[in-house]
Amino acid sequence: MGLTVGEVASLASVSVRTLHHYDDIGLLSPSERSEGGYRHYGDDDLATLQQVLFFRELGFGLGDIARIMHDPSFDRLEALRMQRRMLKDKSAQLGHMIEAVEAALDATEGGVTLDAKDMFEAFGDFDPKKHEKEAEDRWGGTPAYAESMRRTKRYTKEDWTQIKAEGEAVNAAMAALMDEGVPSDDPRALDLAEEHRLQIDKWFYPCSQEIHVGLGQMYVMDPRFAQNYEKVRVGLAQYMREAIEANAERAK
Amino acid sequence: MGLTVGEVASLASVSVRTLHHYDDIGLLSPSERSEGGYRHYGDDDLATLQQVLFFRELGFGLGDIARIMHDPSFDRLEALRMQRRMLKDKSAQLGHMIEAVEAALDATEGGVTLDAKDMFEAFGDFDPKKHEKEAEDRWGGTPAYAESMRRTKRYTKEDWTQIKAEGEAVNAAMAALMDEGVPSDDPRALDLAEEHRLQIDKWFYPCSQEIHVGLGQMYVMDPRFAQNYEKVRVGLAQYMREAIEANAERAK
DNA sequence: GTAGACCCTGACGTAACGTCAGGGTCAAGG
DNA sequence: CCTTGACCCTGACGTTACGTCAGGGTCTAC
Repeated sequence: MGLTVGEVASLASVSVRTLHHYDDIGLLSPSERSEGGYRHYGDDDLATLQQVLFFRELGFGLGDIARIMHDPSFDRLEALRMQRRMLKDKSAQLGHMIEAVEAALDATEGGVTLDAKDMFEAFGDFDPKKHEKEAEDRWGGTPAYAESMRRTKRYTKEDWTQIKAEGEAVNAAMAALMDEGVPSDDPRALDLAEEHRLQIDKWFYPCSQEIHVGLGQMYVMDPRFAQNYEKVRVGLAQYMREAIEANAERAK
Repeated sequence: MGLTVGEVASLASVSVRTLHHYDDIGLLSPSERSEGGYRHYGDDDLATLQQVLFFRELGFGLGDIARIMHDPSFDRLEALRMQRRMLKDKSAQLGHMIEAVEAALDATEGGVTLDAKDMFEAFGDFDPKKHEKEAEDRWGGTPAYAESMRRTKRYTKEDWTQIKAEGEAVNAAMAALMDEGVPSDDPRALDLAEEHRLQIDKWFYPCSQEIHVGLGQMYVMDPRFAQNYEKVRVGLAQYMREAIEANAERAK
């Protein structure tokens, strides 16, 4: 089961090449491959594709879309709500543009020349400009965000899968310690915390111990991040935070 | 008088580079240059830019836009009416997309997976696909149209100015003969008609005598083309047609 | 009359695919 | 069981619509 590229392509009115491209850049890699190497898209993949297409319609670059959707704090519901708002805005903007066309029609028919400023009003406040900041506020906005943006821009499909694998490895190891009843200030937990820090440092932005501690606090306080750990093991976010703080203390 | 690139850019919310680009490809060359070489955009240029931006918003490629607007039969009023229709269609499509987002929201909140077909309906019938044909019917649609498309695709700014110059030269010469009272079957008129045919042959598509005669008829019957000649001299369209027919007869 | 803001023309870079080329895969039918 | 036509794969280069310098003139305001 699962649809082939061609089927998905005609379903979503995109080209096969587009799906290949999205796979190449790691934006949408089908969850399955046949033994012959054929891509097979499942329901989840289709849902992801739909998201991508909404963002694309709104003028987001593929790189931005990838960054938003790969973000550990990405939330589908919230994204959909934002997309709804932005699509409505765009609809309103289109309305203005229609008015502008009608004004131009009236003016041309009447032989009048209308004010230059009015002619281009509708082209002004475009979606990306207006909402990019919102997306940033919501999904980024930290001081190190710019650096992270810059680096992740070039990441390939393989990079993303490795990032995911490395992250999950640490999470699993940390959860295992929790299961064993190992306290969060145990050296083994601290080592894992350090590894976690180095991963961020390596993949996203220079992550000092201070920043790492800040991150740890956010893991507990911000439900978007917390969920990412809580879904592995209840209480893991808090455990991580403690391990991170102990590790920072040890490093002094 | 006339605005500089920077002024137009901020007015229309496009980059300076975009205006340079449009100039390079001959899509929008400002009607004036300062002695220092500065571009100066007048009211007509702004109106053209607005047209271009409407077409662009509708998903037309710059090459297509150039071809539409350089067409001798291009009519601003009609273009505006078409744009209005297309913008309204796009608005409706956006409405469907909003519905799709809301459906996705409901499904996600309710934990349901919805039908794959419904998910992508809104992405289907896109403007360019749907209306490209209309534009073709209206502005092209002749048998030789494809060839014309293919060739004009690569034309640069210089090409277009030369095409325009050559065309106007023939028109002016033809009008001069008319003014002198020279009959339309005079050899001089036939020579000009032949030159006219060769110009089309050279720049747009292989133009046989038969096709040329057909064109001549259209110049009289189709007001879009007729206007292009009538504005040079009243009666020129008819005069051209006669000269073209006589020339075709002579060539036999 | 000179500084700072703005403009010019190349020329190379980039994003998001389009478009082959060369070669496997797969389900239906003989 | 094997073939055949429709479909898929991975490179790799092409295209569109600009972005982004670099190196150098222009213009106006103090």
